[in-house]
Amino acid sequence: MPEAPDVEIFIKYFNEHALNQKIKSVDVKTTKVLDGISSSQLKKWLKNRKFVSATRYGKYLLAKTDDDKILVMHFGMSGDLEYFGDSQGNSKHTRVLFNFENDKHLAYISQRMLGHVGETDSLENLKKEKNLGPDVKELKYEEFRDDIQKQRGFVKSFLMNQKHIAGIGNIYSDEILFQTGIHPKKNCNELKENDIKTLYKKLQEVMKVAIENEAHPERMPDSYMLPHRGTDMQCPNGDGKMETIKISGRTAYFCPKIQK
DNA sequence: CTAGATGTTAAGGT
DNA sequence: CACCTTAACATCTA
Repeated sequence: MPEAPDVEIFIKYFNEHALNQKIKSVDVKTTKVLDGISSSQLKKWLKNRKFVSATRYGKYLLAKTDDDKILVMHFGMSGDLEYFGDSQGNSKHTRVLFNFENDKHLAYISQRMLGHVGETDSLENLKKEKNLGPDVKELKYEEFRDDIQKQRGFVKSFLMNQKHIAGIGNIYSDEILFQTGIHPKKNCNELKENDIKTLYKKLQEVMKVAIENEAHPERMPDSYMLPHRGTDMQCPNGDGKMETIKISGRTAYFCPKIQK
C-alpha cells in the first residue's frame, strides 16, 4: 500500500491517533526494518518523547518528535500502520511497536519487510540521502517538462523513478499513462509538448482522485483502469482487453488500443 | 511447487 | 555516460 496516495492516508491516520502522547517504550520485533539506527538507539531516543506532527514526502512518512527530530517510515510493498488498545489483537507482521502512556499502541506493520524505519534531522537530509526529486504534489509544470524532455528512457520508468518525481509507483503510473493515452514503453524524448502537458495534468488528477478514494485502486471511478487491472482486464473506454508487459522488473498493464 | 505481489538498490549488460 | 534488465530482500497467496 505504498505510493503517495496510500502514504497520504497513513499521515491522516497517524495525525488522528498518534500525536501528543508520551511514548512509554518502543519494541523492535525485527531489526531488519531499521535503517541507519540501532534498536537501542531508537528506544533510547523515543522514550518519553512525543510525536508532534506527521507529513509525507514521496512515499515516506515523516513524524516529527518534540525534540525536533524526525522519525522516518517507508512502507515497502506491504507496509501498514495500526493503532490499537491493549484489548485488541496485534498483527503478526508488526515489526516495530510504539507503546504510549495511555496504553494504546501504534504498530508499524510490514509483511515483506521491504520498508524501513529510521531517523533524520531534516527533510533536506532525507532527500539528499535517498536521492529524492520533487514530491508529486509540489512538482511544477516547467520543472516536470524540462526534466522529462532530457530523458531517453521509457516514460513509465521515468514516472516511477523517485529521483525525478517522488511518490509515484507501479500502479498509479499505469493509471496516469492509461488516461493520457501513452504507451508505457514510449520513450520520453518522443513526447510532444502536448503529451507532456496532458501527462502532467493527469498526474495531478489521478493523485487527487486516489486520495479521495482513500487509496483503494478498486474504488476508483469505473472509467479508470485500476478497477480492471488484474481482474477482468476489460478496458473501460473501449472494447479492448488490457495487456501486460515487463518494465523495470515490474508488470505494466495497459490498453493497446488506447495507448500508442 | 512456482510465480508474482503497490519498492529500492546493486550489479551487470547494451 | 545513460539506460536497460535481473536479482535480492522475506512472506504470503493464487
